[in-house]
Amino acid sequence: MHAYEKVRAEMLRRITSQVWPQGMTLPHEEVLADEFGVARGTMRRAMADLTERGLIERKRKAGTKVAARRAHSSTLNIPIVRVEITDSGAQYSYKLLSRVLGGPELDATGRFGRSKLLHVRSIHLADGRPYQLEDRLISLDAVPQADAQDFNEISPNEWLVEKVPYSAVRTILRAESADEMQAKHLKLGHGDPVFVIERQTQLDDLPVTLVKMTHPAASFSIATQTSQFR
Amino acid sequence: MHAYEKVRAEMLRRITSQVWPQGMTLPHEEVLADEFGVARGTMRRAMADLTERGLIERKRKAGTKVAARRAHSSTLNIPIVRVEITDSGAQYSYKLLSRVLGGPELDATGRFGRSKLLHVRSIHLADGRPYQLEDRLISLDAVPQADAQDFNEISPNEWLVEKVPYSAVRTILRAESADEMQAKHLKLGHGDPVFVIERQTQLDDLPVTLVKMTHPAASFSIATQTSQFR
DNA sequence: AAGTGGTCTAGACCACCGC
DNA sequence: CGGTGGTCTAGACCACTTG
Repeated sequence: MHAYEKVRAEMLRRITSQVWPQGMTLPHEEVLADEFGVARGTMRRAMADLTERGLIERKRKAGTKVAARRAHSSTLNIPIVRVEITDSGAQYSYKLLSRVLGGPELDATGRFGRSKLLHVRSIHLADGRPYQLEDRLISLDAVPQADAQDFNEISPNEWLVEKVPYSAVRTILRAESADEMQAKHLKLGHGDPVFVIERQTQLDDLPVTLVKMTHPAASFSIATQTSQFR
Repeated sequence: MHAYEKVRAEMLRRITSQVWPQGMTLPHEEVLADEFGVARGTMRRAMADLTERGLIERKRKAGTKVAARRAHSSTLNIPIVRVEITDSGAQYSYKLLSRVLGGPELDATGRFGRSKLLHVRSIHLADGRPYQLEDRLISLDAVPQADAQDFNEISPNEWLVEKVPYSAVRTILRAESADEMQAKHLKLGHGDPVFVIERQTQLDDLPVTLVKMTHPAASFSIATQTSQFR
């Protein structure tokens, strides 16, 4: 165990055991570095980790305080759907439903400006059962190569993640009841609950793709695990 | 803009523009530090950021490679429900539904061992409309003080987040259709979709609390925004 | 204005792990 | 074994922010 890990662990202990209660101002970096017998740089490394996890808050001149807990945060990981399925041990398959070149009329949200769009709908199956319905708009301004891709063999999800760089991602998670089309392709009853992930990807303010991924609620959930520095 | 930010930005540019394509092995730290005219430590700071975001992968002896994109990851932030509501500009209110001291029969999952449990059900409202149904088990082994708290004025959510330390959190997100009790308290029709967040908190292998938070799907979603280093 | 955290450097040494 | 990334130090200087 490295020095910064020992320091971090001891600081964490003092915080969770409330030896350092919420809101308390900690001694200065240098004082603590001295107490733990490490260099200031090592001390800072430990404190940087704690800052990142939201356990302490640091401000110049004001000092370092034990943070007030106001939220739980964790890392959400959404893998390529093929990987997600094969990792679970199931057989992956994919089917293209439609591929339509379109104009602004598809752009319900207006987020793509005047770009020509490719509208691709497809379905991902696990052991032959519907797993995810993928409904995607691709900006041909941002991704002209998509025009030459028929998406019969490779899904837009996988193709884009591998080929196209992005600089920002916005993700929305929500529950819905299946509309007629969703119900049909996911083999659900009309009105059954579905879990929807919507994601918009940008490359420097240029919208790249907008995707709506719909899962049957009964067989889908997302888990995150946060353990404090193991 | 600091030196490490400039270096990081330039490296990011080379990766997204595929000057450094996926899978490529980068020059050594020292060589790059030299090229960018910074100390090795500064170079490492930039590369550490890129590693953390999953853009490069580093291994001793093997070197540094541009990572293959296999997932989108982002940070999920779940605030205290009161804060969530007031931040949206709505009026927050809270009502305790039931508070039952119980034994193992409540422990459907067996995750709490033989601990005595407190079972608290409550509802959080935004502008008088049902926002979240909170159904919670609290381990009195881990949190004996909960026995003395009646939860009439303060919700278990807020009380626990503020008072009780934890070391690990497991979160599950999913969609469901409302059962009878959920529908009644959330003023939904039977079978309407709901968004469920389930969270279990531990303090060093000792289970602290297990909570199921249920939201009407129509008025709830979770958003995350990841921009690559602004 | 001054105290605090933040950045940067130059260099030594460590430890994992692929060749 | 040796090359790579990883840790640690000691010290200088910077810049934000609040009392």
